[in-house]
Amino acid sequence: MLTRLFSDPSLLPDVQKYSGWADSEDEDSKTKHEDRDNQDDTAGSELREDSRTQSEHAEDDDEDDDDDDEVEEEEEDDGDGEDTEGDRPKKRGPKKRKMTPARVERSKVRRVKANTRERTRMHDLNSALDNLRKVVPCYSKTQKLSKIETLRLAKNYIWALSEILRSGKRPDLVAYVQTLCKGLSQPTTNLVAGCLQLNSRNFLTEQQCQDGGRYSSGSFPMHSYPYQCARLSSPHCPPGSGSNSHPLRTHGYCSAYESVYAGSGSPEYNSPEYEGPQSPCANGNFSLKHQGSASPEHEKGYHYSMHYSGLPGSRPTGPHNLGFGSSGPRTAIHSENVPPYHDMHLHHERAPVYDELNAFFHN
DNA sequence: TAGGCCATCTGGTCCT
DNA sequence: AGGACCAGATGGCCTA
Repeated sequence: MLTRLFSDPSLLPDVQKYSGWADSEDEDSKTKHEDRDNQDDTAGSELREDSRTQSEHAEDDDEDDDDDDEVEEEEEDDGDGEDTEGDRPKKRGPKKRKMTPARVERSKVRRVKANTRERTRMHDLNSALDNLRKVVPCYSKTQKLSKIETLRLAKNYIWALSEILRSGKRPDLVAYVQTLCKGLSQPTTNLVAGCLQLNSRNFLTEQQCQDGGRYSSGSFPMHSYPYQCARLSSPHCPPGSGSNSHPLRTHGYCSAYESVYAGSGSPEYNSPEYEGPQSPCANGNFSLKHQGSASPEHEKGYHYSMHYSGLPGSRPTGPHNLGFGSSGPRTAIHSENVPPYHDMHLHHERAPVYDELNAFFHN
């Protein structure tokens, strides 16, 4: 197969072009993609050519006029032509022409070209997605966000930033993190939490749920999240625990955060073993456009839940740390659920909006 | 082994 | 007419 590929000058440039299509990809991925490209340019398309449908063959017939002289048309169904109206209606549309070897060859070339274009298109799309991965609040080389998670996180991030700009207030840490993680899977939530130096273990515990503590008065309209906390139906977070007056409570935010976070700078957060009051739990999708939506995507995201702590991290503040630690308490990181720190990229070089955000949190 | 994620092929449709 | 875009199908890889 490879020999055919490299002997085919029309295919070779594509393979070379895409051997390094994504700069951000590691070598393993590159070779993987190379292999796939090589394979699909040869074996894949070759094999699948055999299963091409009749309609495509018919389509091929329409374009080639130079072969008309050799095979004008074939009346495969009613070749005799005189009694077709008796049994079945006469077929309309372009008459089918027999596939000559030349047509087959041209068809293959056209299909290969189309496949190449499609591959290019998808590579461009992936490239853009990689760029997006680099500008959302967390980025890990070893634990790359999936496409769908990247889009979800980006959407949440945009909305969070919009809320900050709209309100002009320093957002509540927990609300911010919750906003970022709306509808994200647990692994992604952990990744984001790790990137934001949060403690996923502390985000929600029985103690907190049972205490039914107070909510922080975050800047984000968390009441707009229509989905229930997954824990509400669990013994850890019984419905109706604590106050019901807060919109978060009404919609499934079932634990206290304010009790410890409101007193920003509480020393107890300095302990790595801190297991104190926790932050709200939330579940479901980000609601900006989701309300009333019944799309499969939303329903799929609906099953995700978010269980992690909105406790400020103790690492040096990067753009994604947002400086929470400066005004709030700090905590150590439990690392079992988060990727190694060195794998994560905090985007120091990123957009000025980060400076703005930092300014918010450092006020 | 099932499920998630991904890359690719493929045919249809729309646009330029 | 050719290319872009899209969605379905397929198969590979990885992980819990």
